[in-house]
This record gives sequence, structure tokens and C-alpha cells, in this order.
Amino acid sequence: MSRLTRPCPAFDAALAGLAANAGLGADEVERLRPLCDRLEMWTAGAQIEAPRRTDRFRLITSGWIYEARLLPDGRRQIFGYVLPGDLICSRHGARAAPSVLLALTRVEGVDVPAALAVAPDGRRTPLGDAMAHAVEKQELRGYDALLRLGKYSAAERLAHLVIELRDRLCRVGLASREAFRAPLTQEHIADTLGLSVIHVNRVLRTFRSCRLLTIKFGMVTLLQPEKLERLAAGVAASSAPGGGGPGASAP
Amino acid sequence: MSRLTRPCPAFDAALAGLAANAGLGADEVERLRPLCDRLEMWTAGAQIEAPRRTDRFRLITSGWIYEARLLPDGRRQIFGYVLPGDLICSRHGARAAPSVLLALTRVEGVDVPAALAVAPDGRRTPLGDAMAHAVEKQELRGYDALLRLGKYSAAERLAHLVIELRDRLCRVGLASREAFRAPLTQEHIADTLGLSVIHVNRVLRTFRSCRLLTIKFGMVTLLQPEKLERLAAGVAASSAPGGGGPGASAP
DNA sequence: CGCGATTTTGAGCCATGTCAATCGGAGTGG
DNA sequence: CCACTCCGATTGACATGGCTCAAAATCGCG
Repeated sequence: MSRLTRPCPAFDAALAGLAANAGLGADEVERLRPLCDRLEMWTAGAQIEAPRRTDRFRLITSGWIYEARLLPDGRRQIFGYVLPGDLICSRHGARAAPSVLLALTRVEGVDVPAALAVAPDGRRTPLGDAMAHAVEKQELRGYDALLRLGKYSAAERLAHLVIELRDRLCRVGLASREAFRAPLTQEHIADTLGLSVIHVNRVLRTFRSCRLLTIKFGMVTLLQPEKLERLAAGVAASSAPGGGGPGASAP
Repeated sequence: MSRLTRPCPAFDAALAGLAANAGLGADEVERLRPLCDRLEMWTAGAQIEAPRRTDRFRLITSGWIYEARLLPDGRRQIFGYVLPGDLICSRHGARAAPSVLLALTRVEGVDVPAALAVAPDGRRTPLGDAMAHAVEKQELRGYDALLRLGKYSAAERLAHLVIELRDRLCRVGLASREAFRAPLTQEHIADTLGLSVIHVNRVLRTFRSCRLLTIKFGMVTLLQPEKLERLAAGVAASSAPGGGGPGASAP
């Protein structure tokens, strides 16, 4: 709702991210650069509307967004996150109000004009293809989320989410292999993973005492990335060494 | 894999279903009818490939399909079902092997030629629009599934699934308000709802003793449709009368 | 320095999972 | 027609993961 126009920030990173996400050539990316003075901004907590037309996209250049359904009784299910380098397309805001997009932090982004995605003859440009590809990738993440909720234990779900976020942020240069910052409360995590806040806290404590993972002041630190990756893959972690073998469950 | 060409079966019902699902005019539907002699068939258990091209669709005219990811250790998560009148598009079989489509029964369907979905000038025909719309509807169901797994109790999940299937089958004339047949084992249901087979059985027993729902010989009977609908909507069922108040949990 | 939001902890309970066994129907072969 | 087998449904006993309630500890902030 609250839109301002501001000068360029992490625009380059977002472009690089889009390129990485969608497999774009450097020359294609350059054609987007002029857009950076049309930057839009939303404040934390604002609801973000999806573009109406199917052929339009909104590229997020900085900030975190979550996609959720809000239940009448105040509960909510978070379906996923939109990060810098990701695209918002009409699908997100579609009819039947399946979900809303809410800014978790201050968010900046640009609308990519239809002309850049669809050539005059009605065919898609390489950029359009790349964006469609990026959108498809986002859809695939839905399957992962379903698997996470349907088959994973609490510890596995948490590991899976952390690894997903790290990998995505990594591609945009916002994470290293073992750390990134995330503006998430434990309540967000709980609403994403289908767990209670209290149980999320407990799993975090376990991870901390295992020296697996810590979250402090919005900074997520992966102390043993490989082990977390294995957990996230649903590989029944057997050998629980060192710390004292609290860790995961045995499926 | 096993494809045969056979004469027309429930082709009309599938067309009517597509029309209902996608909001198609009767005249548009008629243009599909000539396809009915290109019918393809798969045997139960066969894997169904998605069309490769984005603009092609495969219309299912009879039979049940489930979409799942198979885990290396033999477990599986069922993401959803494809029913008569539904479409399979390239998205389903996309790269990264997110899921496979497996025939639960004998399945029949037709490939809709690209020419019917996309006009020579590259724009979508009304039929193409309708099919895209139907596909979008299928995507929306993904959100419902996520909510079901993330926020619902076992009883609510079961009710939600039953209502979803009833409503979809109803639109194709394969269900009445209080009964339909479904080729699902309790294991399929469990893998869909993220529960153990045994617990599915327990919930079914509870429903049976509540006179809410029975499943016998593949026939699903909704004894109290309204109550089930309320349960499926996640409305914390309060008044548990009659039977003795076993029913649902209190969130 | 007090307040609201968030994190942490503890105690106890219930829903759900696991293990083990029985039962019933549908084929199948003799 | 019967014995056998396989698969799915059913049941019981038991273990436990995850939830609820309640309260303290911390943090961010005006």
C-alpha cells in the first residue's frame, strides 16, 4: 500500500539473484538495470498486492515477505517466503484469496513491464522465459513444503527450512554456507512448520546443545552444515556422537 | 507406458467436468468431442508421463491418479489426486523430478492438441484459457493441502480430504452429496494426510461410531455431510451430541 | 525504568506413532 | 471344494512426540 520511489540499493544483488535463479545471461540482466529508478517500497507489516496481469512480474530486490493464509480465529499458516531475487506473479494474489503476502521487513522491488517479458509478437522474451522458470522453481518449493509437513519430524522440518533459506539466500549473496540473518520470530517458524512455538523453542534448544545450529538476534548460524543438510534430507540421522545424542527422532 | 486406442466411455462426463471446472461454454466443449477416438489408456499402477510442451494438456476422462514423491526408503508422500475432468500439464512432470503420477485404477484420457489451446497467432483460445484456469484451480488445491497438513488435526484432515474429493467428483457427476466410490486404501489416505495407517484406521473407527462417515468396499458414505463440512473447514467442532462426544480435538 | 513482545523452562497430558498379532476377503493352485 | 497365501483392515498394548497451561527470564524500546 505504501509506495515510494527511492534510489538504488541492493539492486545489483537482486539482479544477480534473478540471473542465478533463472539462468539469465549477463546481457539480458543489463536490460533490467534501467528499472532501478522505478523502485517501489513497502514498510514492514504492509500487505503486498500481486500484479493483476499474468504477464507482469514484480522483482523483489530487498527485504523478506511471507505468504500465508490467515484463519478467522487468528491462527495462520505460512506457506513460504519471498526473498530478494524472487518474483511475485499474478498467481500469488489469485482469486479465491488463497493467501496474502505480508512484508516481514521493509521491502523494495520493481515491477517488470510486460514489454520486457513478452515481445510485441506475443512470444516470450528470454527474460520472460527466465522469469517463468523462476516462478516454476517457486512452485516446486511447494512440493518440498508438503513433504516437510507430511513426512518430517519437528527436528527435520526445522533443519529443512534452515537449509532451504540458506541455499536461497546464498544464491543472492545474502548467506554464507554457515550463517545468514533472518527476521523470523519463533512464531513465524512455528506457523511455517506446523508446530507450536514452544516446541520450536525446544527443538532449537536441542540443536543448540548439540552444537548443530543457533539462532541469536536474527542471526542463524549453522554450526555443522553437513549434518543439518543430512537431517534436512530426511536421512534418518543415526550416529549422534559428541554432545550426548539428544538430537533427532528415529523414523 | 501401456497405451491403447479404444472407443468412447465416460467421455461426455469428463467434458462436462472440464466445462464445470473451467467455465467453458457448450460450443467450446463440442470442439473437443472429435478427440474421443484418440483416447489413450493406462493400466492400474502405470506411471503417467506429463506432456512435454507447456501448451499441451492431457484431459483425464476416467480413472484415478495420484501424484506423489517416492522416498528412497520406500516411504511416499501423496500430494494430491487427478480425477476425471482434471488436466495434466507439463508442470506436473517438470524437471527436478518433484513427483510422479501413478494410476490408481485403469485410466483413460486424451491429449488435447496444441492447436486447440493456442491459436495460430500465438494467443490462447477460449479453450486454452479455460484449461489454464483449471490448472490454476489445481494449484490452489496445493495451498489447501498445506493448510491441512500444517494446522489440522487427524480428524479434520480426514474430513477435509473426503469433502475435497466429494466436491470434485460431484462436479463431474461421480458423487452425490453423501456418497462416492474411491479406490483408496487406508495407506493411500495415510500417505496423503501425513498420518500412520493405523491412526487413519482409528479415526475412521471413531467416525463410524459417531455415525459421521463410513468407508466400505471402496464406497465412501457421508452420514452427516454438514457436520463433516464443518470439521473440514477447521471450525472447532464444539457441540458433540448424540453418540457420546468422541470426535475431534480442540485446537 | 516500566512495558510489551519474545524467548525459555517446567510439568503434565493427549494425540499420534510403533510393534505385534488377528481377522477377513480375494486369488490361486491343487 | 479346500488349503494356502497375500493384502488390507482391525485391534490392543505401549512408547513418545508434540501440545497446553502457567510462569519466569530477557530483550527491545519509549
